[in-house]
Amino acid sequence: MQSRLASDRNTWASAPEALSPEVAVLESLYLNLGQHDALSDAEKALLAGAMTFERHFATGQDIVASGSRPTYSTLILDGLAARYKVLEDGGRQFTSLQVPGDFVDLHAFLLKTMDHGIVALSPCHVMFADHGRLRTMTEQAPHLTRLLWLDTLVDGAIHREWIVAMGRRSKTSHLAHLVCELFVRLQVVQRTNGMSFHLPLSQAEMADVLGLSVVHMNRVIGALRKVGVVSWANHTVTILDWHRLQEIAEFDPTYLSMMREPR
Amino acid sequence: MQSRLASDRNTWASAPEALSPEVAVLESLYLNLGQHDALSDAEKALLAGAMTFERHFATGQDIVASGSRPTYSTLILDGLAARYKVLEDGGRQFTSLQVPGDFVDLHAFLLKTMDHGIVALSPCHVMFADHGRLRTMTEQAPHLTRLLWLDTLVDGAIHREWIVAMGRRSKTSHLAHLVCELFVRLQVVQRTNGMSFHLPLSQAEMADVLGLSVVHMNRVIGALRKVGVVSWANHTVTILDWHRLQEIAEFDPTYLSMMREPR
DNA sequence: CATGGGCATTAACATTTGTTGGACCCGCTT
DNA sequence: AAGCGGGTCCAACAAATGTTAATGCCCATG
Repeated sequence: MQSRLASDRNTWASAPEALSPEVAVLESLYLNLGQHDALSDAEKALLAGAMTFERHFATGQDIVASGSRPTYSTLILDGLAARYKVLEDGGRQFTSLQVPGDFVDLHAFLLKTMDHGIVALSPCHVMFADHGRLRTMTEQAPHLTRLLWLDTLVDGAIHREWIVAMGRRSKTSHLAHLVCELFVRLQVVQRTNGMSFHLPLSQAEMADVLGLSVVHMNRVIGALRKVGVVSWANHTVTILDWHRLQEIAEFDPTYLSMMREPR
Repeated sequence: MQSRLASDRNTWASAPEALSPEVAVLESLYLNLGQHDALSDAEKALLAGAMTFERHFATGQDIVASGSRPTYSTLILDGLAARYKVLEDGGRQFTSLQVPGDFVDLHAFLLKTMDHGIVALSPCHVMFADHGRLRTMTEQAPHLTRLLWLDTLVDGAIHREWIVAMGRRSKTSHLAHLVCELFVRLQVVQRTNGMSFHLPLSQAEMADVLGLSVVHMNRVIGALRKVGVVSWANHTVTILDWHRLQEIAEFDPTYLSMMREPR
């Protein structure tokens, strides 16, 4: 039971069942954080209390600029976004994909300076969490703080999995792994449709995920199609053979920490 | 000013100048955490209070096993270690290198299950921090908690830089970047000697860092030597031309968050 | 309806990276 | 001294990946 509540700031804290309607937009966040450990209504209210205004971003727009020092962290309510770095030769590398319920830059709360940019890969509906209020949260809600910390740790675990994929998997296996990961992550926040999900990236953008040329990205997608484990058209990915896809990817979801247990 | 101290548990809290002698082994940790923000003596004492026993590991020994659920996190007092994953075909990929002052598995405090192993790359002297005491710390020392959280965030920032290097840098640039990063990180914990540092990895192990074959790893090291920016022999790397090395690597240390500021 | 741009796809060719096999060196053991 | 094992380094060839250029499709727009 969480006792340290900033109830003076959050009128909902004492009556969680009366969560105001606009808070429903945070459902994805609750699903995301709640997958790892129980999330009390009081904690949900605290999270809601840290939120400030919403905003929409168009596809291709920068949500956070590299080099900036944001005073808030950005939660994706809907849409797909990505962290990226650009090199001097113009090459771009995505370092993560962010789905609804993800904070795209929670790390900026403590890292302070953004060393990379964040771009909307589809129309994005986001909401900003004020760093001052997050700080208060760390002073008064230790369990919730641990859950937010955990959220950034899962980020790190995903990064490690990407490093392994880039370093030691075949490109086909890498892509298969990414499809598995995205499917599972989207499923948690209820953005899958049967065995399908919407993936708005062009092949050029996918190439910036896997670190390939566009031409080779096309080859690799073709290879995965040819094996018959996925269909991929109109920005919709459908997994035709989950078992075999997982085999090709050597996908083990342990790193996503989807087990609900005390943290 | 930090007020929530577990002074009942840590007798040093009220007399920080009387830190017991064996605590000097934690100097690297203090240097590491203290580079990001001021670390009070009381906080140092709290950290010391979370520590339990020490242990030595021989080169090649597993410090933490993949799949395990440790109840403590491991701090490197001396030596070099690495996180790694092994694929079915036997391929190994290191996902990070850990230097003195690093917690190799602080993330296990909340992630619970290790999804990768940690191996000693040189004789390692380590010390274990009890998860129960870390948890207490999160309840009572918010600022210190944020610093530990920050430590894992820097981990993540390093991961992202590795992803960029693997995806979009030439192999020579990737290696140059790694040398820059290691030099800077080792300098923080005073493990450099002028422009040199000790790097006990064989070329086969380096290949598992960059995700290359041993033969190509040898070529890439040769290339960097040929340009004349580093000398590399007897497990000692000497940077001959820092400026040019940094240029080749496009190295920007921002991601290491070495600026001391309120967190 | 014509047109131009973005995207997916393919072919041909260039470059990078992996594989195999072996030479050489060094420290250690027998 | 001989032999062994690990490590570095190199050559020759094979495979993966990048580059350049071209084609066709779809769709928004004039």
